[in-house]
Parts: sequence; C-alpha cells; structure tokens
Amino acid sequence: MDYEDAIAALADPTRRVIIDRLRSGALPVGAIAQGMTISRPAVSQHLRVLSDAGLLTVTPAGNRRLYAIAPEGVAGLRAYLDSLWDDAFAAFARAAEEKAKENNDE
Amino acid sequence: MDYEDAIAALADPTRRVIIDRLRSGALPVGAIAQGMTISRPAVSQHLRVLSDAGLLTVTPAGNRRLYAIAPEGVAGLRAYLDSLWDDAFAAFARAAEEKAKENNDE
DNA sequence: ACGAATCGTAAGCAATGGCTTACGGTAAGT
DNA sequence: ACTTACCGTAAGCCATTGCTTACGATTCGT
Repeated sequence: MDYEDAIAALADPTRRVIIDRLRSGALPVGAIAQGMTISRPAVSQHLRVLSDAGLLTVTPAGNRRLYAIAPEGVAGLRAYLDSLWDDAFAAFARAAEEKAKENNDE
Repeated sequence: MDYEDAIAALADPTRRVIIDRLRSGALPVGAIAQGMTISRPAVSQHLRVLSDAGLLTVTPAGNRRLYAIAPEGVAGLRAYLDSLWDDAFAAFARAAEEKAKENNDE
C-alpha cells in the first residue's frame, strides 16, 4: 500500500536496529531502548515513524506498550522489490541477447 | 553492494522515479532528465548515489553514458527483506498461538 | 581543427531529519 | 491517596541532504 513510507522508515540505520530487536517477538519501549546509545524519547520517535509506515503494530498492555513487526508492512515492500527485480532482470537479459547478436554479426 | 546503501538510495522519491524510468532498459542521462522537474546535474547526482549503492551500472557509449538497473543490487535488498519477513511472520504466528492458548485456559 | 553536445563536479544555500532535555499523562504498587 | 514506573509529545539545536548555477572535461559532427 504505502511502501513508500515503509522504505523511507527502513532507510534509517537506527530504525533497522529497532526492527532487528523485534525479530524474535514484541517488546515494550524500555526493553527496546535498553543498551542503545540514544535516549528513550528518541526511540519513541522512531517507533512512531515505523508505526506510521505500517511496519509495526502497537498493543497497550497495562502500563506499557508492546511493539511488534507487522508482516503486512514488510510484504508491501517485498511486492515492490519483486516487481522491480522482474523488470530489471528482463531488461538485463534483453540487453545481453542484444549484445550476443551484435557479436554474431561481425 | 551493501543493502544498507541500497535501501537508503531507494528511500528518495526522485531516485525511485529514475529507477522506474530504467525499468524498460538502459538510458543516457539526458533522456532520464527529460521531462523531470529538476535540473540535469541534480539527476547526475542521484545517479551517482544509485551507482554507489550498487543499484545501477554505467557503460560509457561514446559521447554519452548509459545507466541501467543492476539486478544484483536489487537482489541484495530482496534477501534482506525476505529474512525480515520470515522472522516477522514466525513471531506473528507464535504470538497468535500464544493468545489462542490463553483463551483456552479460561 | 573548431564548435556543439553530453556529462560530471564544485560551491553555496534552503529545507529536512534526528537527537536531547523538559514536561505531561496514565497505569501500577503500597 | 501518594509515589513510582512507563511512555508520548513539544521545543530547540545541529548535521545532513537535495537543489541550483557555474565551470571543466571528453567526444561527436563538419
């Protein structure tokens, strides 16, 4: 859907670190910020960007808020890249064939 | 080469427009810049970023320089996203099962 | 050999983005 | 009820980035 926001969100290295920490499952903000060099509010801001991009889901659990990776958001990006790869490979193969024919002509 | 540079390069909307123009095959700089709102040097700068990220190949052809999408660069990004999707989906399924068991207990 | 075309690069400027500190708001513990 | 813990938001600062104009280098056409 909005793969554009998703790719912009994942372009930031810090946000990829956050995503990596959520690979094994949902975590509250404090646990995510734990051991990171930036402040907790900074992490919150990054989480906001990732959620807005559709890459994370938020589930309030009492005192805390659990963030988890949204598979659908990742799927959107995959669809874009798959389409891009199909076209890129087709164009590449076509160019290679073109070149082979050229070499044959001489 | 690095998927990190590749995703950062594709995060820019203007650079995605450039990539889209190369989907059907290689083009010289002038043809790419044709019809775009930004100046030709600006396009050159974007092409530089995309090449450095391993997303484009450059082949000098006499007076001009032909830019084409590098399938390998796109493949690197796909690998990262595939890995991310695998983990995200596994965590999602695990969480769903966890929740189902909870509902059973009461 | 000379002029035109194609393209990359440098310098400078305006805009965007990420970080920190400070603060407010809600839920849990006692 | 009061304190503590957890978290989001606002304001401000600094670095990065994307754009333009100006210039230099290389190649094609005549």
